[in-house]
Amino acid sequence: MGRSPCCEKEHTNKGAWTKEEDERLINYIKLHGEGCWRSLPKAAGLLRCGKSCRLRWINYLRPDLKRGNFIEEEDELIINLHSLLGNKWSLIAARLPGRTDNEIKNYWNTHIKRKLYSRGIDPQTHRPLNSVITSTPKKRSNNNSSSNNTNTTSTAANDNVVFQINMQKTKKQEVSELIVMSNINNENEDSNSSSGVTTEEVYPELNLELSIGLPAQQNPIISSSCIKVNDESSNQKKKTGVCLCCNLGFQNSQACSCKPRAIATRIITPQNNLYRYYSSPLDS
DNA sequence: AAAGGCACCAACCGCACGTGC
DNA sequence: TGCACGTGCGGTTGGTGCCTT
Repeated sequence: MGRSPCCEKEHTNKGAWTKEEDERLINYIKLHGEGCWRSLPKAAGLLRCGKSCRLRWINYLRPDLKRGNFIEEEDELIINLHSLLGNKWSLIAARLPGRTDNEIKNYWNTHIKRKLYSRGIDPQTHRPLNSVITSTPKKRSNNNSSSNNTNTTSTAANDNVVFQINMQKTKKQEVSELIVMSNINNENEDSNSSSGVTTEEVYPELNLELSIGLPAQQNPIISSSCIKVNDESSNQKKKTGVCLCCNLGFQNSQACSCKPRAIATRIITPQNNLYRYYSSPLDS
């Protein structure tokens, strides 16, 4: 049995929103706040489905939205974040205050893609276009035959160890993948002196330039829950798993799985001008 | 001036995830 | 454990305005 539709399609308006509808929605949210989108249209007297109301609010009516053109710094930040996160528009939007995922997605498809092409960079892989053509793909089982993957120039994409983000993965898996990426980088830094192999050599497409637009983290939060995700083997437990989401400034975003409980329960003690973070019982 | 092409962007759609029961 | 529901996300579509011919 399929899911019930989110609304009665026969009795809902579609298409562009009128000024009156906007005002109704704004007034209702001002009075009652966001939430329970399904019941909102009826309560607000709107002939729209809840999803439509949510989208209209988030993408257009929210008061904290920044309108207007993207500036050069935002362009570069989007490009860098996309190289790290792929088409995770909501994650990228979380790093750009006042911008929505939809706005960034549209901007990417209309402006940045072209910009990267003009620079000779493949926007999907962030590698030079000629390397997309010349690189010899390693054979790799392609479990993800999802039609969502619209990348037809897939040679470099298949090679891309880092950003072959399976659309079926859960958010936690994705976050843990990001953390693994982070640790690959850290471990390579540790072992580079002995092996002489750099991260860039092992993962040429790995762009972990984490300095991009990072917020100043005075007390970097080491997420215990992220450590749990990260540490498959017990001997790694002594390693500090730095939550990449927190490092990227996503600690307030949904992507950060360590967000609420970790902050609420963590005990912080200054020691040698450093802070130690203790796992809460919930984390174990 | 009209027609066609193109770019832009708001909105829609389907699916996946998280949560409560 | 499984189901239903609410919500969020990413891909796609369609309307509109501008530009070119």
